[in-house]
Amino acid sequence: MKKDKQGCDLTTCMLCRLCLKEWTPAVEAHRRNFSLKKGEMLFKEGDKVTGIYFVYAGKVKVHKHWGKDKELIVRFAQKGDIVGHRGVGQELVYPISATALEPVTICYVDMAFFQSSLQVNHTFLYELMLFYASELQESERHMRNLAHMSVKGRVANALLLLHGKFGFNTSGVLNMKISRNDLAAYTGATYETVFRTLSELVQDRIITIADKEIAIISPEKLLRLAKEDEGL
Amino acid sequence: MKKDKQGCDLTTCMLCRLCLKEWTPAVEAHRRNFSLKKGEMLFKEGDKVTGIYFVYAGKVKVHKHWGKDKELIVRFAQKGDIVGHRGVGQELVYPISATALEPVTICYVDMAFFQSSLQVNHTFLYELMLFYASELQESERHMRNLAHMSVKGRVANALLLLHGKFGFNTSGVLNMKISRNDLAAYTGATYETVFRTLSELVQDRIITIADKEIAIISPEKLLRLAKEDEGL
DNA sequence: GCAGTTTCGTGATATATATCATATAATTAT
DNA sequence: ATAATTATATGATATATATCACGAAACTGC
Repeated sequence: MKKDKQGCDLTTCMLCRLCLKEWTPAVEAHRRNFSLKKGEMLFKEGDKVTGIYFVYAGKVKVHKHWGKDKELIVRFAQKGDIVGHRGVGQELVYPISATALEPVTICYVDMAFFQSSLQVNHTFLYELMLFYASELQESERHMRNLAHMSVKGRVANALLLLHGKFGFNTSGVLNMKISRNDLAAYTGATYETVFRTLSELVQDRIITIADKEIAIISPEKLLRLAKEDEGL
Repeated sequence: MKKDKQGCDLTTCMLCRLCLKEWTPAVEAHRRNFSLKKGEMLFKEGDKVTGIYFVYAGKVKVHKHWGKDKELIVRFAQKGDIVGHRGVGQELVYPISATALEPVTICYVDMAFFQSSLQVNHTFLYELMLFYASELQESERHMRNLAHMSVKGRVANALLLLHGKFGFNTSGVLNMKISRNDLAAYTGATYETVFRTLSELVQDRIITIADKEIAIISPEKLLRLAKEDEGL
């Protein structure tokens, strides 16, 4: 985690976008900018909560540990996304870890300043509340999928999510290079099972994999897979 | 769902507890009270969102459907708890259902009034945001457990949660009569598997079951089961 | 540039859990 | 009260998925 001399543009994250203009100088004075290399951790499950992070560039995974070497990825974050808000509240430690998936730059504000911003700006607080609400919905959908969906359906869902969240180029190549291991951690299955499932999808001409990049040929078929697995 | 003539005491739920005293008459004018019989639904996944519910008496399960006859229970609610807040936001339909587990009385306010209360009362909004944050944490812990824990560990966790949330009498009998089916829906396993797991726990003298009521003899052993299943 | 570590790829095997089947007891509805 | 539904109880069987095992390729640090 290296400190950046160059700061953010004060327009990217939620804190800045919703900021009262009188409050902007305060934000400018309090935000800290950092760079992380691929694989570096922003913070780790169990660390004392010190503040809130916003992704300014690059991609980050938010994950929960399991035993020594297993994990479950609960969310991916990219430019503009807030990270570490799960630490808000009376809890003193982060319930999750956050790790850079590629070179990342971060905006950070300490918790006291974040709290002040919430006190001073009703709209910001309201929007944050809505954001939590939608994350909760998302989390519970994901949870149901883990409980009742087959790995194939979960992989289909995961690919669709990446497709929607990070986008893709004209040939359908996902705008995100995700390792099989991370895909496994996101779907809550083992590496081997996910690998085999991906192979099936390739055989069925639903996706292609070249040079580790995944391309989605038929989002419709993926959607159908996911839907039929919902037993509806 | 039968309308009650007798209203609530205006002190039980979050809306009332955090209410500005000038706002209380408005709450009194807007809240509606209902009674439900066991098994009746407050609302169903996919219903149009109309307002927010508070449990005034009795217990409620909040659940997500799966296929035709499967479900996953995401939360239990009791006196004072808010229900339906998952409908807040731009979404127009509830992402979950809520069903009375026993005779229940409810306080209800329509969404417009709820929103006004949030606008008028910064503290209320802040507390609601914190509540969402803690629910999100809880949801993600539950999610990880579903992904990586054995059924035995999940049952142990579920029993501990019921133990903590609803309490127990001097002989350890849970202050909640939960059906095997609901326990299965909460742990994300089938009825049969949960049944067998409970039998094991009875054999190991960790719990007893008499007259469908579950008593926890050794919360410590349950905790140990849950912990060792975390692979730590 | 080479050693070391991580990711990738694939088969064989084990096992936890779901599914199916069926009987009885207990509620709930008529 | 009696029928009908729903919850309980248990065994037999099937299967999806994890686990183990191993080699190759591809990064990464020094």
